[in-house]
Amino acid sequence: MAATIRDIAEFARISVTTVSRVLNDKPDVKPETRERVLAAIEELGYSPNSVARGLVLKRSNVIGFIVPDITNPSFPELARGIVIRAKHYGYRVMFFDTNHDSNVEKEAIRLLRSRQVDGIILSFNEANQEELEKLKLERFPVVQIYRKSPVSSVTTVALDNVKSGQSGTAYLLEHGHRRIAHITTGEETQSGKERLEGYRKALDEFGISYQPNLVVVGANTPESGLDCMRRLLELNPPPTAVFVSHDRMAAGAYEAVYEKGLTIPGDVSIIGHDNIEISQLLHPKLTTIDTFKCKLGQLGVDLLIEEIAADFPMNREVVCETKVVERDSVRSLPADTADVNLQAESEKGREPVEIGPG
Amino acid sequence: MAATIRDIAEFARISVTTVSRVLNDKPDVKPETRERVLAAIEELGYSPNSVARGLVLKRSNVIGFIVPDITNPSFPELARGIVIRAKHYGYRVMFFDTNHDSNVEKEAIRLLRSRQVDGIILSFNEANQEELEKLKLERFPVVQIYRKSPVSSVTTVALDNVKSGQSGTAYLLEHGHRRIAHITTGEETQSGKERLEGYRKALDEFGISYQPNLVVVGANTPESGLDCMRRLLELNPPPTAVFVSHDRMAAGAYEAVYEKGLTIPGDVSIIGHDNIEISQLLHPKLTTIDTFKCKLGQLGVDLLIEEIAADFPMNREVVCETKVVERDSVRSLPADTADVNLQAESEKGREPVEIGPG
DNA sequence: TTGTACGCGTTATCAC
DNA sequence: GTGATAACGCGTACAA
Repeated sequence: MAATIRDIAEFARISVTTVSRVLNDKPDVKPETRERVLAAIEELGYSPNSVARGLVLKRSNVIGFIVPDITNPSFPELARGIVIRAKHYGYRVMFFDTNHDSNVEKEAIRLLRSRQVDGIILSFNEANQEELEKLKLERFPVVQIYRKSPVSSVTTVALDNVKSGQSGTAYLLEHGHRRIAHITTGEETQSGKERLEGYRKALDEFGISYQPNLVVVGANTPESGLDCMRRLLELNPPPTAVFVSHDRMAAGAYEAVYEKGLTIPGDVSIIGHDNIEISQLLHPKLTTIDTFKCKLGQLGVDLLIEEIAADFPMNREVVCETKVVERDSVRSLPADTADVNLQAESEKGREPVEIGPG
Repeated sequence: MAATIRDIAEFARISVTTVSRVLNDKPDVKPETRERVLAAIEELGYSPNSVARGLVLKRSNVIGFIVPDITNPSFPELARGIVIRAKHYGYRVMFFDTNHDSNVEKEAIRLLRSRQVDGIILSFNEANQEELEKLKLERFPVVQIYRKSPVSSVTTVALDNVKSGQSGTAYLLEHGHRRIAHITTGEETQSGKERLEGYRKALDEFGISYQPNLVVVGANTPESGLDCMRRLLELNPPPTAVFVSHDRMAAGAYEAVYEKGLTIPGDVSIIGHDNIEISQLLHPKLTTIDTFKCKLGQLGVDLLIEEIAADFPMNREVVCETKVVERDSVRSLPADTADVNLQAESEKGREPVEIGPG
């Protein structure tokens, strides 16, 4: 049986109140008695029961964290950031992995709330945004992380996916590519949708007309990436470069290139998105876009803490920048095309010019 | 303010005792009043406070899970298994990522215990085994997962790494390889040490003498794998096959092979260990050994639940089998050598025969 | 500077 | 069948 505050009090021949005082570093306690209490604590190996404490304080110092898929390499990094930052604030993390099951998501919220967590960081897809609205209605502190919701307005920390998709595509354009394809998770996922939008924006900015047949839609798995890339390589002519919306798909895309006996970046350049570990392990190393997931997690906690303190939904929306990580999967196209590119770069406000593919 | 059991009692014009009864599906409550209580619960959106419940029951229905590195792809799968299984038993999971810092590990234990978790699943390295002993001494339910401790005897669920290393090496031997190198994390890590032992055992069984220069020690990172493989390729003659103790290192090893303009498995065959996602994304797909991490996690929870029920340390040790996953990174050596191999296979109890390298 | 007494939300005991 | 009431371990007015 673990020692309680009362045991300490008896052992130190003092009242529980005083023990509580030294426990919480409150003033008005004689150094001498403090010493005696500390000694008793040491002696009995006492550790305060934070459950009981939570009951009276109405604050558990625990936050919930719900992810749709912890085996997706982006989430562990998010988790790490969250755990680190939470600890910094004196918070612990209760963790749920829902495997994309929205019923499990609902269940997780219920369990978390009955465990009196002080707030929840989660990453829900659109299907379950109504749950967020409910929480918001009840003034329960939530922050949506990594995925921005188009319909809900709870506090969110997410990527600027449009800008990110734009910069990824621009990177290819700046390397002289003009026939640029896009492999995407499509309209189904918020990130895919937005990165696609960025892709189109970049083309537009460089005066390249959008060609629907250069955009193939799949799911965020290597298998799907393989499939999508196969389709692109059957095009005549095939694209000289591909912007892939997620690194896992890019990994599959590599396979399709090898399958055809082609090389990267010799025959086709590829840029990915997310900078997960595999991107450095592919051969050649994948040029991709870093999303600073660990920082994102930390930011999420910062916002949640604010949310908890504020005591009412702040509906903040923090958007994070991303950054191209140059590696070996993109090559510069020959000078003649590159010249056009340099020109384009210097004419930021120019009229759109039809350069056309090829 | 969330409704309490007392609010329900008042609303349903009944005592808290009765409300508690229907909440816990106890008998002795008239169907009619049960209905009324249920209605009140629905009406007020009541959800029981499991913290308060835990206080009186002395049971939180929460287990702790401490990992050294959640960004190591093995752990998310472990985590998934644990969360799934814990839920099955009505348990929640409180999560800590320590980033290999043993002080953080100690801290995590302290925090978890003060949060009154019912038990802890953790993966500590040898440096911190004394913490486990302490917990055991206090009869606190713990199970060590994924890493077996040579010094401690708390309940453990781990891999049979010796056997696994043996089968990985045997796989190469059975494919006709005789000059087989080993890249390992070395004596520092339990898994590395044991897999190395298995490597030696397999060689022994096939009557091949152990050559220290064919074993290179590194750390479980792609960079280190690259470095180790470089050293092996400088050997004269180089090995025809390499058993790499961890897939991440194998990924780095690939790089070293490509660097030299060699091919896998044409010039050198590679077999990894762990079957993490990258193994399927490498080119060619890496033949490796699956460790069934998700199941391991589930098993860990099963054991912890037993441990909690038993109320005293059971010191069980569950060892899990692994399985070779055949993919494309190992080739069979030409017939003349293969014959020796087949012969070796059929003579299980034969005398060791010096075949020698090359 | 220290101690008493109450309340946090729940379950268990025992009486009705 | 149902209802008071005492715990559980802690923090905190308020009194001393």
